[in-house]
Amino acid sequence: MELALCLGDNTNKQFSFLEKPSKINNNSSASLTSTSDKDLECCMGLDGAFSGHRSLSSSSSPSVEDEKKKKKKPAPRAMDSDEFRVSSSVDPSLQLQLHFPWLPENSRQGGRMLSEAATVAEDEDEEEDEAVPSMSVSPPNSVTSSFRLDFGIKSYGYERRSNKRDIDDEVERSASRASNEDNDDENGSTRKKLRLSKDQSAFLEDSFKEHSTLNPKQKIALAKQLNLRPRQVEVWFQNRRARTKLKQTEVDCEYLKRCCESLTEENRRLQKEVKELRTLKTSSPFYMQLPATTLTMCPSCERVATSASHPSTSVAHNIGLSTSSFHSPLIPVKPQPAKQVS
DNA sequence: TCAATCTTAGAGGTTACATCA
DNA sequence: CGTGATGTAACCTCTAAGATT
Repeated sequence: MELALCLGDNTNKQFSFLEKPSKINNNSSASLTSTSDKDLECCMGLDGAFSGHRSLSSSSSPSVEDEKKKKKKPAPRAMDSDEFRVSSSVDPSLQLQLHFPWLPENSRQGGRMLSEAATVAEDEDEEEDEAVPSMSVSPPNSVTSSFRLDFGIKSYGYERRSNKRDIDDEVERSASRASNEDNDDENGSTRKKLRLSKDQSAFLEDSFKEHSTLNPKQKIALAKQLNLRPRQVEVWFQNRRARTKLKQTEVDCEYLKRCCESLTEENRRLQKEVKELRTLKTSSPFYMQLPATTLTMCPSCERVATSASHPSTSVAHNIGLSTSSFHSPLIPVKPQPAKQVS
């Protein structure tokens, strides 16, 4: 069961790209509206209509998701030779158009670098695997050469593997071997943590604003642009989505807390009022026969209220009082005109 | 047509490492 | 300089969805 939150106050949404569905299945959603705080509104969907995270991500990048749905391409076999040919048919209009602030102007070419990089990746489909090591910034005397020998993924003829991730892992290990210049990782068991540069982070951030998920093309293009491995880009996006969700959850939580406090306060007030009304009812039974026109002041807040504008009216109704029976005759009430309700 | 199986992507959680106060 | 807190890259496991057999 998923708990979906639809906050009435959208103005302080931190992540505009995380648009949540505005509608929740009416069958099983409850809407709580605080009468004391009109702009405070929570909607809680308790079914799968809004299926949580996936909806979050999909709504954040509809084009990508839609594209996925539209394409319905055959599931790529692990390193199937057709993989990149298939994905190369991606609509160019869907490619990222981003700026590369830290790169020289002549290499930006009007913010279309990533698109073009994707095109490059497309053109170099056959080199995709090799692109990973080739983007390594290892010095010439590094182990890149042996890495290339290791890097026989292409040459093992797209042999079917049980899992693409096996291949990715192998790529990563190989690339890691290639980029490890300090030779402190002979056995490959310790993970090497590489801090991304500010520029790299900034660019990934920009990309994330465009699309919170990446298709393989975009991933490869990004990796090429940033001299990172595709796996690194993928991990970064995964972590970034997780951070976004965490932040949004915190915001939602805070909001719900306020919502809860407000409702609790109102509940307390209404209960008090019910108690007073009950007392009133038992202590002064004869006031029930008074004409309605004389009963315009609420005993609890001492404000004149119309039957529709004050919550007490509904409470009075619920406990069996007519809406015109707020007052005992002991309470002096001036006849109309009634005071203006604020 | 339907069920079993395979493959993939993403979420959620965790670990390990880097940085900073 | 040692230490705890924090941020985050990298990893692992599980699941849903689509494709294939």
